[in-house]
Amino acid sequence: MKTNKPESAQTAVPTRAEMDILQVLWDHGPSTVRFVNDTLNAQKKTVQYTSTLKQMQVMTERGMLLRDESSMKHVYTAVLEESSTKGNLLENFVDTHYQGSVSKLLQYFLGNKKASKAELDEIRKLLKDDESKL
Amino acid sequence: MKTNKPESAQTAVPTRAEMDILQVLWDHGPSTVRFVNDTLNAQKKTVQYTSTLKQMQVMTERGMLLRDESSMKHVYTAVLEESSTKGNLLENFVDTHYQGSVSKLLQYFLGNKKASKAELDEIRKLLKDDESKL
DNA sequence: TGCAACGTACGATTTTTATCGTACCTTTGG
DNA sequence: CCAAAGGTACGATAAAAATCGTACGTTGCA
Repeated sequence: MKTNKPESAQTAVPTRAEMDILQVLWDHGPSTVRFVNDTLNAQKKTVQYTSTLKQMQVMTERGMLLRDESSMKHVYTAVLEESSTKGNLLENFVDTHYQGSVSKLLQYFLGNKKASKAELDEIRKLLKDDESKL
Repeated sequence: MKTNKPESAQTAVPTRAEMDILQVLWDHGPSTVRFVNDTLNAQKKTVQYTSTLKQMQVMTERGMLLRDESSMKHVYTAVLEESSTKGNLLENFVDTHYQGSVSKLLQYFLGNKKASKAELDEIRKLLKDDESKL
């Protein structure tokens, strides 16, 4: 038998397709399937309506989305916040590939020399602000 | 028919299982399947010998690994460097989830308040060193 | 009123990734 | 010599993720 750990939506790492959908909901707030699907296609993420529908239905089953069924056009809402989800996503990514160290990740970024000056300045600013928060 | 885009190993993003194998090769240099499999299992990444073998064979077909067949115990070598692979991985990740901006990624990291002081110091040091490189 | 447009439900299927069993070859030690 | 240990080859299968077709209900408007 499969133990089938429930893995609360809180810690689950969304798949790629799920992230695409969540992003639309985060960007635009509670939306219908039609709106999400149109938005994805406008982003060149070509997909049929029923595919998006199915994804969102499954995500709802898993507790990742909430559905308002009061109207025929169901309205979906992301249960998880963008910040925490992306925080978890990052944590998972860093753990898996950079020994859990964001500074190591940054090393690869800096080493890749694709860092624009503007980006570096932005990073410095972030750290300065963070420092002053203490 | 499937157009089957070749997608050179240079830009392909390795899957999770592939990364596990590559990491062993990067950490220990050219290795046999036996060694890689033992190492994975020592890391609690439980997997059968033939599974690892199969993965490495497929990776070789795809040009991701090189195989020295001069001995019966084939010796595999990673074609891609760790730095460029992880650079690509990062770029892909950042593009997908953080609008291509590492500083945005860092925002989520800092916002998540899980950043240890040591880690922050390390990041500052990295930036300082990078600056002095100009 | 009736039909086209638009909704949901949901099983089936495809695609991708990962795992494994079995057949068979090579090496080695007694 | 030959059996056991340990290799590779490779098809089959499982598992996960993503996609889609079809059936059918609802709405609006000509």
